[in-house]
Amino acid sequence: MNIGEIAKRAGVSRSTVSYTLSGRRPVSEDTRQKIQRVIDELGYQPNATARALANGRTNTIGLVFPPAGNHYTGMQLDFIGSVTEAAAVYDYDVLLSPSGADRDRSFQRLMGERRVDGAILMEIRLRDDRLDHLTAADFPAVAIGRTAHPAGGWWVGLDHTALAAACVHHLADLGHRRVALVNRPVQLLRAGYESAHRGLDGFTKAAADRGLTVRTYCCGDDAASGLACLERILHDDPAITALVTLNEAALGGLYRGLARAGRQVPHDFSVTGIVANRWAETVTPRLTAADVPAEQMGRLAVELLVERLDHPDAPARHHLLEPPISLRASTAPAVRTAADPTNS
Amino acid sequence: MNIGEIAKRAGVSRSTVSYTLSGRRPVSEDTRQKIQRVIDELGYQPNATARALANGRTNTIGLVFPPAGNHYTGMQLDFIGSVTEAAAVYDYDVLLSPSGADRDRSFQRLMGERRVDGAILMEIRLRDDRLDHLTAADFPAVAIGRTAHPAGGWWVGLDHTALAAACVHHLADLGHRRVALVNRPVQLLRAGYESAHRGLDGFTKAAADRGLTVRTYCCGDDAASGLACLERILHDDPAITALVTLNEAALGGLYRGLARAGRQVPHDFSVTGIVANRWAETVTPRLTAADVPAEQMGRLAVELLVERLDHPDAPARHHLLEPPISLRASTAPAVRTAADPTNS
DNA sequence: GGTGATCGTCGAACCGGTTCGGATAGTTCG
DNA sequence: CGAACTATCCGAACCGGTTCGACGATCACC
Repeated sequence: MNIGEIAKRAGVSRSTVSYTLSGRRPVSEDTRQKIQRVIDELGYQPNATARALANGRTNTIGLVFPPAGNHYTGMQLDFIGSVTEAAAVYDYDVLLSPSGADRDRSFQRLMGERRVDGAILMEIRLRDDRLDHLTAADFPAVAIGRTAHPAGGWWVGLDHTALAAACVHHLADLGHRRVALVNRPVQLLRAGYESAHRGLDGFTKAAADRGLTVRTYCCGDDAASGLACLERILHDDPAITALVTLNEAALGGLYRGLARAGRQVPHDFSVTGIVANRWAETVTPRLTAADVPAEQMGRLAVELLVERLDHPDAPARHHLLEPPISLRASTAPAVRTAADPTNS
Repeated sequence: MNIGEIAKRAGVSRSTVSYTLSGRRPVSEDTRQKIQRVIDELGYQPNATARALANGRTNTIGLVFPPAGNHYTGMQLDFIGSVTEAAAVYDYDVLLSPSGADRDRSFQRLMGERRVDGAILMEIRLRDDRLDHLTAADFPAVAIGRTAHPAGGWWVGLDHTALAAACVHHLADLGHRRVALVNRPVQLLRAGYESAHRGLDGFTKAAADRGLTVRTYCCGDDAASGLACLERILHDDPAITALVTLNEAALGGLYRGLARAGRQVPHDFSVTGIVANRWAETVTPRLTAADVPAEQMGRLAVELLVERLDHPDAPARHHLLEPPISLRASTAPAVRTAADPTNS
């Protein structure tokens, strides 16, 4: 049931059917109706693959996310959802990059075999060879995240430096003097993940500015690791009164560790960090945190990509977001305990 | 840079290049090397769209999930991840169905325009017209979930009836006599979502068997609704000592409501339900719950679909999973309070 | 009534692969 | 040395659309 079949039954040529469908050339009202009747009757729908081949565009965008670990974190999945919904608005489908062990394969698959018109990349690293490749090949792509040298690129990023600093200032304003940072897993930090690096930078600098005593930890992306990490924190320095987490997957474990150690949140221990709304709202007490506006970022990334696809010569654009800290219930003024002076 | 270009530079015909790539006909070692050199030199990769058109298969499967509400729940997103990873194993890409307002549009887009070879459907309803359409059209599809009459279909499902019943029995064994059910939102129940219906059935029947006093509630898919729902529960019957939740997104709110009401979990209130591992591990105390093995289900769905695609005449197969309840820390024997006899 | 513009439609080429039948050259055998 | 056979490769058709140039019919106009 192809366009030739429709043409035959309507007694016209294939091109006439095509023009009635696309409207790129005038067709008389009579033949239009005749053709439309046949189409409705047979329930004909043009083959997307053939159309893509002829047009040179697939109307599909690729969403590339190398598997950080074995499982997906909530944040990654939020991006997937928002990108998909935003793409639908512009009549694009979203193809998920198969996240096989070797990232090159899926990458080549999407780009090299021209399965997609453009790509959105997640989990950006400070030095990201994927982006280098794409830039070199002039392949339309937009990054969710930004490299060490983002100038001249297409991206939508979160100012992790400023957000982590804001968390530190928030805690310092509340009187906390000894603060821990719970970062993403050490493999990700080593691999150069931008959120881990910029978050660490912002935390460290702001803490230095405020004269805080800090310790930084890397922590696996799951609740059990969070629990272990918190035990290590309290073991290393029992006088610590607050923490900033960049790791939302560990959040539940951190809370559980605090409860197990007999520390009440926020009464005698404050917790904050950079955590998506959905997760921050779910824990008890609700987390005071800088939101990760995943929905907005996904939407903006799609808008940038569509603009780039529609106007291949458009100058590069980007969005750097710095959402405010949402004050909820997990931070409180530090209580001067006996432990602090004796331990410092 | 197409196959003709390669052929020209290698001094052979297009078909010879094609056969060297596919290996479907013997090619002499000399020409093979000659062609391969040109391919490596130019970094040629065959165009997937053209190949799909010629082959009649796109090597892509569609993942269809109508938007339950405005946002994605964790469970939906877990399925997406697991399906994608499993599909990659079989060399399939995954196309996310654009979840526009009218579900028919995205549906037609994927199936009618033959953008995908097959589909995996999520969020199944007891009477699901999408599945009816697909079955009628003999389109290869596998459902994650099962309809009211699943016989003869391709699906992988969770026995929500048995799981909810198991939760009830677990609570009854612990001595609880007054138990609440927190279900999915009322719109989903009305729409006939199978998990909501079967879970409710299993809960109700098991409670009747054990002679429990129960109340059932529908609850929005977010923490705030969970909080409100819990307040309603305690208001309606302060003597309730346990709840079963089918709604994992509300879990955090339920916990927060209990804390606010001064009920210690599990000491004077037990919580259990059907909740994915990842969420159950994240709350404090960790939730005793029937796991939703999203990873396994996604993998099984892909395996069934691939089998169906490879063997169009294979008899229908399915998997009905009934994972055990993971005993964690959120349930405990009921304490006979004074409230119970007075209020009953 | 002939000329030129306009409208509607057709045929053919093309997108970039795959696949089938046949042609050519080289080999084997009687 | 010719016939039969095999190993290789080529050319053309095809997948299902889109698009360009051209052609015939209709119409306005002088």
